[in-house]
Amino acid sequence: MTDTRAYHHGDLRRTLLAAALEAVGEVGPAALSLRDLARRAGVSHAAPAHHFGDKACLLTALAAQGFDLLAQTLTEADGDLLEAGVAYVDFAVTHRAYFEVMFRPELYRADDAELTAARGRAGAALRSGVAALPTGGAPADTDRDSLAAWSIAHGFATLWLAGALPDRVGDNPREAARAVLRRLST
Amino acid sequence: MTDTRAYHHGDLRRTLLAAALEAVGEVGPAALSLRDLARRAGVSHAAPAHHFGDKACLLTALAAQGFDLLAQTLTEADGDLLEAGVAYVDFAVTHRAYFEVMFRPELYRADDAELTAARGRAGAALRSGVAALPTGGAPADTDRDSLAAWSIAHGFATLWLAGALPDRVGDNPREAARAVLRRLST
DNA sequence: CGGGAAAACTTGTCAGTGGCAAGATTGCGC
DNA sequence: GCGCAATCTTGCCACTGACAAGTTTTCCCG
Repeated sequence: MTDTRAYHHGDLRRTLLAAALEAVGEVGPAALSLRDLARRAGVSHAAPAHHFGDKACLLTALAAQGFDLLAQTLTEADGDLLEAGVAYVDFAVTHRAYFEVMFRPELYRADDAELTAARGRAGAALRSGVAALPTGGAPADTDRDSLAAWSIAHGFATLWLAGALPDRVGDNPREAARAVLRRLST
Repeated sequence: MTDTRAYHHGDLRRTLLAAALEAVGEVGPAALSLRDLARRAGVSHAAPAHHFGDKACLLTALAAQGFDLLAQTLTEADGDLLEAGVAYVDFAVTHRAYFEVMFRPELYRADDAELTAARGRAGAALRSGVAALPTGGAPADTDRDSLAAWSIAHGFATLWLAGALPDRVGDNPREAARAVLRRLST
């Protein structure tokens, strides 16, 4: 289809991002090599720099994509905080490459406009889930509650990805996360 | 004192670890350069390899030190789960370099004997803090509770370090952590 | 239709890095 | 004091990111 044009690949930017996602999944975001991406895409070693200028800028684009995907995921679980938390953990596990880039701001340009916008959307989705929570009569403290919910979901996801959790937790992230997250809503 | 011996530095291993801790604090664990460590220590570029064989092995030693330090910190707050959580977050912030290495197992040898031992000690300290918690009549589920406590403290610490938390959280990690962690013991 | 400018990509190069091999130096035990 | 092992150095290779300059293609404007 679009493979015999040596020049003007046509979709190189997208191709490189896909290759980057794959490579991050294999070797982690820090060990990502632009030259490896170029090889995967079948272009010269300097082609990535033309589209992204920089390794950090490429990871910025990847992180922005990730935050958008996360925002979408969280929005779908809207209204049910527990399910939103489970969805957060599930996102981290199934989209590990995205997740690992997103929370490693030293690797990208955290002040990029598109990125901050996408991150804002994800944050809003999270907060709206918490605000919708029934307070059971007690005065709501959405700020604190959303921080707590975010922290426990993020912590569990991070520990899961790091392989730091003991074996007894099992191998089903959604189930394990649900049990732990329920602890917040006792 | 110990600077004019060109050969047989005498304490090079320790010196390199200290330099590594400093360098990780400056550029992060992934961007650590063995050659930079060698320059900081005033030795040749291959000297680190002799003591650690490998970059990963050097980071393994650093991580093991970190887990030991964390175990010690948690033990001191024994009996008070909330304070243990605060201490966990405080450890992450004040010993950021250690913390960042410890939970990036792809950078070191996670199966190293000394490391797993140190990690075990830290985990035991955490669990003992949870087990000592008064249950208020309800049946205790130490497994789940310690996972939840660890998750929320770890998540808050990680988000804090990533600079992902909103500005309104303030700049006092202990105070902010205490407010969030209290949410678990309502 | 055609010509020039811009976009897309390549080639070449440079400094920096990790890891290995081989050599130099030192201290320690016998 | 002598050999030997531990410690450290020098030299090298493949790889990487970034930059500069050149080449090819597309596209737009006349």
